[in-house]
Amino acid sequence: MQTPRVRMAPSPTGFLHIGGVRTFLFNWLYARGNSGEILLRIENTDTSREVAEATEQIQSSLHWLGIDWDGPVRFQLDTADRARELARQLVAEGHAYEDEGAIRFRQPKDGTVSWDDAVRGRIEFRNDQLSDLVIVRSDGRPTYNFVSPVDDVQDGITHVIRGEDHVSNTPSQINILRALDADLPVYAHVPNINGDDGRKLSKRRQAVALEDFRARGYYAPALMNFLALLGWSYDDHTTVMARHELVERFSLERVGPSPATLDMQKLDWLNGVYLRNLQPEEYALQLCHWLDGQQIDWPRDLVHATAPLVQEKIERFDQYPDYVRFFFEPVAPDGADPAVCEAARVKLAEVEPWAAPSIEQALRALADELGEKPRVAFQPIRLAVTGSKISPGLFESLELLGRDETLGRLAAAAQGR
RNA sequence: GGCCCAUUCGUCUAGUGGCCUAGGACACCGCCCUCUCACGGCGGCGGCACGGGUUCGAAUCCCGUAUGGGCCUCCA
Repeated sequence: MQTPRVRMAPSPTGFLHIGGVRTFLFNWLYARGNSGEILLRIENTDTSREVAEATEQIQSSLHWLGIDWDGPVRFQLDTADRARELARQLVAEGHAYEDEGAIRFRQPKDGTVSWDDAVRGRIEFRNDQLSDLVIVRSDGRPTYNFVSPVDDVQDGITHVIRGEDHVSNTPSQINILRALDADLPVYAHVPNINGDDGRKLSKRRQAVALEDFRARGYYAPALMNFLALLGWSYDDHTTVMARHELVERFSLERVGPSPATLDMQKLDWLNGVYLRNLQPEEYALQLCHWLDGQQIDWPRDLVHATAPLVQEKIERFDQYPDYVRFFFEPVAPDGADPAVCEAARVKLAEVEPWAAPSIEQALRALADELGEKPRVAFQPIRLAVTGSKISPGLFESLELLGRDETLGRLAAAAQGR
């Protein structure tokens, strides 16, 4: 078997769409899992729609997710001359003709064109239903439906793995390739991804750009794992798979034909699984990377210190700031029982050493003395110190906050301030 | 409208004629654990779109209907 070679072919018209990313991921998994090669080819045939920064953005997004490619980035426009030449050849051979300055491909008049799609099985079209499509515009620029198959041949692409919206283009591209006397690649049309409202993903209704997911604090390996499971499965029960496991296990045969819906709750859950499994140092590091990206400049040593307190609590990095804000900024202890706060202040003033175990011991003793359940007695303290009814572990939080700051906040709450 | 495609719990899916009384995961609900939240443990709810065939036997094969989607650009 020849070495598989695939390509990712985004058009530089904006930021990377999550659906496109999933398609690229399948390409990447296929290439990496089969000792193949994968190219990144920017489909910039339509210069009028090109967005200046898109090419850079696409590359950095892909890198962030953990998808790489072989060789330099290619541009479809670079092969325009070659495409024009082939178009002229087709005209000379009668496979194409001029029409108002453009060149149209002449479809076969009868018979059918079909292929065995690697994910959908056999698909067949009647040639008489295919229209003669423009392959070179009147201004001389070749069109996508012509350059794409031509480039695929030129680049030695063996497997064209792309979105199902290309199914209808495929018969024409096959006919063009046949007219050019070229070998056909294997086609694999992967299903679309819908939004969690069951409809087509819409920029208006949900996150669609890969960068949106990054900004929301998803961890790249978790997102990759999640995306891989949209339309593909390994077996009937395996969900959490590391990058190398996905690479080893992926196969086109197990890609399903029906469209999938993005389930953000499941993504959140999976992301939480990944975050909790991280080594503490790595967790803190990733957290800092996210904060960097968000331009939140809280002191990194404090961030590192707070990281272990939230690792089990949050499932996305964007939940971090609100969770630990009290470490970095003053709080407003609304509604904290003054009497309990004062008692706690007195009790904690004597704790030695100032560490979670002894703090816990003191506060449990305090609850006893107050004749309250710990859950009841601790709430005012939590409120006074963290400003919230929900917080990381109380004792660890107090330890990290320090005795002075803790006593100060309790005193303020005790005085109803 | 024409052509092509899809259809298993709310969601992602397992399932390729008998192993299916349809399995797992997320979500949801209940209980347990517990300093809040979360994690974790246990249990529960819930599905083969519909109608015809084929077959001893169908979620699995065929036909039709319905629903959803894609394409029908000198867009990609």
